Amino acid sequence: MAHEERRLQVLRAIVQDYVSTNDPVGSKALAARHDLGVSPATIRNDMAVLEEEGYITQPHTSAGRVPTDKGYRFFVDRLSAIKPLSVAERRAIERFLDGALDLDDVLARTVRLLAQLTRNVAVIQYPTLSRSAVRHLEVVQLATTRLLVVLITDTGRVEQRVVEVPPVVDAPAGSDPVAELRTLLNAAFVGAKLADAATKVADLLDTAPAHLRGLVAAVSATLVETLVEPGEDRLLVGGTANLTRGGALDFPGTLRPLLEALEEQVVVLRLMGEVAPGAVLVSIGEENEHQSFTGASVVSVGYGSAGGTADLALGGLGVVGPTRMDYPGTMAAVRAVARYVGQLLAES
Amino acid sequence: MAHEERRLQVLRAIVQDYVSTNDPVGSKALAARHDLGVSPATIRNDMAVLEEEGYITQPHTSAGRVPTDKGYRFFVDRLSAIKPLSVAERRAIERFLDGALDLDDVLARTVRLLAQLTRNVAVIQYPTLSRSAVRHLEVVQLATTRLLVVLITDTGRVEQRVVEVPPVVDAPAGSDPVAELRTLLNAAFVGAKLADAATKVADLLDTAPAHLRGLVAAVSATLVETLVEPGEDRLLVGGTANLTRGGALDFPGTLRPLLEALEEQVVVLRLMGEVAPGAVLVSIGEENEHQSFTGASVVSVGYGSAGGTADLALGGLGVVGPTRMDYPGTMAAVRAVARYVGQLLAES
DNA sequence: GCTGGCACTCAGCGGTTCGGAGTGCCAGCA
DNA sequence: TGCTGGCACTCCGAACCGCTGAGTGCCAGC
Repeated sequence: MAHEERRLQVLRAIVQDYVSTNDPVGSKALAARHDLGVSPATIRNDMAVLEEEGYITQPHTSAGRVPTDKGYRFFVDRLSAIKPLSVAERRAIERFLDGALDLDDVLARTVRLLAQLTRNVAVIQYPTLSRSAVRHLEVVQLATTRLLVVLITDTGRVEQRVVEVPPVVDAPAGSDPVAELRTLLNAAFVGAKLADAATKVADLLDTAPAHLRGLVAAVSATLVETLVEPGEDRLLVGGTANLTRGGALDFPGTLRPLLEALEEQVVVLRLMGEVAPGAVLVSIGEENEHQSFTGASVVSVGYGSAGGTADLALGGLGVVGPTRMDYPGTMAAVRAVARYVGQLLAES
Repeated sequence: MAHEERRLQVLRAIVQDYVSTNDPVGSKALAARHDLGVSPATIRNDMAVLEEEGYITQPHTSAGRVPTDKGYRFFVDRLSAIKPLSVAERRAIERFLDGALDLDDVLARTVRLLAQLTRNVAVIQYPTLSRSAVRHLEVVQLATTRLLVVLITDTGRVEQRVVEVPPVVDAPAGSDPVAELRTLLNAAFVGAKLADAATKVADLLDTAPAHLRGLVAAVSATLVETLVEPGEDRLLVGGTANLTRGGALDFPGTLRPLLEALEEQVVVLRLMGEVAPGAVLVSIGEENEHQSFTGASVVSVGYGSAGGTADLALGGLGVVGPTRMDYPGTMAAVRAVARYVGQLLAES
């Protein structure tokens, strides 16, 4: 139906204008800026219908219209295409990320880059441990009953944990329990996915020499507990200063809860858990179940497919900003950066 | 002189009242809340002198007085004593920090604790590498010309770097260059302060077998470059949400530059470089040479004396807040937490 | 040298006015 | 049937006004 069609054009125009001007948009301004081929009066009728249906709303009588969360949702799903990045932006991505050797370095640069590109808060999750494989395990003795275990994954992530261990008894003379433990652990775990680690522990306990059982048990327990649990995932946050753009206009309450939530990480991590590579996920305003993110939108995507399985990401990255956000541009930036990061990590 | 004495009492009272109420304080209110034994009129005369001397100022005619940076400075230096923490606070510190095994864990908890105690932004520096000693070096091969070097210090800090190395030539058959390199590096560096590392490299290069020279050179270069330089120090920041306390009242410009600076880290790190254990350092408003910290104060102190030398800290920690800050309380909290962290690190 | 009294200043607050942007509705036209 | 111009209406926001109250500086007297 032709009417239907035009109404959606009107909705799209409203979203675009409101995002770029931050002022409620009226029928006259719309007619002037967009070639809709009809008069303001007609647009007003369409607006009345859109408001009826809940896509837009008026801050007060005799003001222009503002998109609702539902309006943004429709815009993102049906009215916009992810717009390709400019050449300059593509080049910026390469320039920014090339030359990073270290995983830490890659992630830190990524988060800065993304914050800069989108002028919002950027977040990136460390590659999930549970989907990584062990590359090496190192054991260093700190004290007689205290070991430092360092885990290095195939993604280049390095994690350390201190483990309290029982004292070694019955060690054969001249043996070096720590060195033996190291050999044992590496033999058992190197190359294995961390998700499978728990199942290997039982085997290992059976086959380990008696005098090492205590050590193996303590270390394995810590590894399984603290490294495989999703709660142990870490997040890097950058560009929080961008929250203050536009004064108190965006984020009507205050940005305090948002800052707290970003520091707490857990809310964002939960979101990141659902994310797949290639499929950009947008979560708008009230759709975020957590209160502190009401009023904010999150655009996220997975990066790096874990060994070719297309539906599992190594981790997620994304952008947090006001609902009044340039969705097509942000989605493009997020997707492009994720793709590039995925490549980088695949190389190393 | 008795007048002099009373004027300072007035200044102290002004600072205390202003900090607790956030309103410019007038002569009448002062006379009412503090037992100064003189009438408001007399206080007014004292205030006029204090204003003349630059310790206080009026936001506008016919408003109360507000301390200037100079006023706060005098207050901190001469009019206040660090006030002892309450029992509850002491207990909170212990409860919060006990049970942390890991260095990362200790620092993360500390920063949260300090932010909570002072209701401001807390920062803590990782133990400076240059003053730490090497506990262990681990080398893992990532690719034929790419090694991952993991450094573990006596403070429990773990740092990793990827090193591009030249291909090994002339290796004796059956030898394992990486293992040999590991042995060599550990023999040379373990127990040595990182600050002395540079001097050891030359020796090592001379004595190393010919086929390992290339590896040793590349790895040593990276170690010296990236680990000893002060720029490589890292900072943990927490409680940024506290910046929004008091709305836009504190931080008159906006808090954007402050957030940026905290993320950038370098400004804060420079401050932390000057810090000694035990001696709480307060930097007030305009005293901070960096623009973004004008309007903010930093209270910092060193933690952990590096092996008994009283004037060198392992690192610094501190609090960033508005100039309108409870200095005695903050100084007490900062000092107490630093002391506790120092103890914790000394144990491990 | 302190004090009470007094005239003065000025931010903040509530009330009022006014212009402009935007709306909804309606009658007329294709 | 659907679009359009016209019109009356609403209401926010800026500007203006006067008032009040807190606070000051100054001065004469104790």
